[in-house]
Amino acid sequence: MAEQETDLNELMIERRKKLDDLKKAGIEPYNNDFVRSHSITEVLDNFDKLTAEEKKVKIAGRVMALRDHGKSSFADLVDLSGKVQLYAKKGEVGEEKYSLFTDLNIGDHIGIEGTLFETGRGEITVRIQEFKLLAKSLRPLPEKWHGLKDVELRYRQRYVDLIVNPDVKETFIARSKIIHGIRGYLEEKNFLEVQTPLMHPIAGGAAAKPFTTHHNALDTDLYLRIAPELYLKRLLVGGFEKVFEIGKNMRNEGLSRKHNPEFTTLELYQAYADYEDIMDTTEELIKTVAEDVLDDLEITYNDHKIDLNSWNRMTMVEAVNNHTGVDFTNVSTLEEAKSLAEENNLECEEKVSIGEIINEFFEEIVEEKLIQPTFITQYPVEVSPLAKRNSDNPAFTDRFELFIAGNEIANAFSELNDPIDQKERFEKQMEQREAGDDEAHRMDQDFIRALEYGMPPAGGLGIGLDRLVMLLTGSESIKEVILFPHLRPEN
RNA sequence: GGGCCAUUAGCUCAGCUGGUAGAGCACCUGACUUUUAAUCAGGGUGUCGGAGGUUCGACUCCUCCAUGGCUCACCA
Repeated sequence: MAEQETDLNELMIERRKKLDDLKKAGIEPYNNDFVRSHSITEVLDNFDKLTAEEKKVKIAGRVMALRDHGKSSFADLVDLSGKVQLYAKKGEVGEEKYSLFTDLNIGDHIGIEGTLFETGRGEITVRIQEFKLLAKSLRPLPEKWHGLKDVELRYRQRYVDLIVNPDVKETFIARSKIIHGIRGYLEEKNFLEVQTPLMHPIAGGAAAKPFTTHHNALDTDLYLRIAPELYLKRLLVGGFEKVFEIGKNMRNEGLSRKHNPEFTTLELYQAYADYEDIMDTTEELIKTVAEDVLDDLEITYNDHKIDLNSWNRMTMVEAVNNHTGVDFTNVSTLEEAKSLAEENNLECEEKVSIGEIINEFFEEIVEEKLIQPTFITQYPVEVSPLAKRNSDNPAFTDRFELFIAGNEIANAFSELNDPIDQKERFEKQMEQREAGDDEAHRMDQDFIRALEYGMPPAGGLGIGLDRLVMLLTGSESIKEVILFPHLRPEN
């Protein structure tokens, strides 16, 4: 207590004094032996039955309001399930217990035993017979009807945010339901859930800067994973035909409304499937989950009405043509592509391929306009180092990304399983790395070795779960869907 | 990292062209035996984000710094 003295304000001193007084009076402020008979919502829902049997209920929760009327007193008690009003009468509980009750502070946890009645205004209320402090609260809670608004405090002290802002709790319950729904859907389809390493000797499976760490006993540097992809594909080589993993990826990059350094993804791989099968799966998966969580396939996000009943599919070249009028179908030289970029004010001087320029057009101009669910297919091979080439046009890959509300939700492709082509693609990436692109993919010899044993043709999918949760909960910042988002350390 | 904005009581916020800090909630004291944003009477609990500067005088003007938000760049 002494070391905390400096940041104690008047309100906290007051509460510590109360705590000391309780202890002096021999009252335990942190009781541990209270057993509930009902949750608060169970009490409210079974009012008729419980009163008919004149049954005592034992409930526990946090005191969120106190209304002292002299010789009687009301309080609001809140648990996870809901809120109920308490009523204590001096003549019924006795002077000593009554004054303990009125001495409670907002924020205290108590357990109470009592019977139910209905007040004159029709509110179901528990008449207290016995009560016990379960945890004395030593800090004042934020204001009761504006809640806690300061976003920095909300994220740093998420526990307070959760206490006073009910919507926040709803968001994280929805997040849990979404992830639970995904698991249920995939298990139904006989996918095997696996866990692959978080610490990688080579950070692969995505274009990103990794966090570095060090293993002392092995005296070797390791990278926190930027994607589980290459490990999951090794499992296809091993004979698992349908696998998925839900977990964290870490990327050492900037923070934004859409980016947290650690984020959660679903990746799944299915042998003997291709990207079109995966497209069907993606659509069905998201519809299923949305229906679970929202009971509705029409959602509003960022003032956009989004209809999850209708999903568009178009190639990247078509999408660029539709939104910019620039048709790359017959563009065959890099010079031509560069001059088109220049006409459209896109900086493409360092780009070394037509594919990268098409991708630039798409990312810069088209992406944000894709509000309704849209699968963009046929990505240029240069920006898709792990995807299989299209058999009719090898400059493009059998890949899609899903966009909803202008955000990328999913990335998927027919997996490249030709070890020689894969090795060449890694070598191209290595050249880019040497040319200064420190986000280019790294060569992974063991992964090539695995492919050389033979990986069955397969479709793979990655979904950014944080972004999916944002979409389905109407959250405009990724920090709203991550319980403890990354912030600069305090002090 | 660049640009813009914000930072005043535990919380939500006022505070005018520079004159020495306020409200509501919360908290404490008292009244009140069915209230529910309970009410009534009293009590202000503050390094005005930090450090400099200008000024007789700074919450207010200037500079720098810190933290956060939005945004741009990079990325999912």
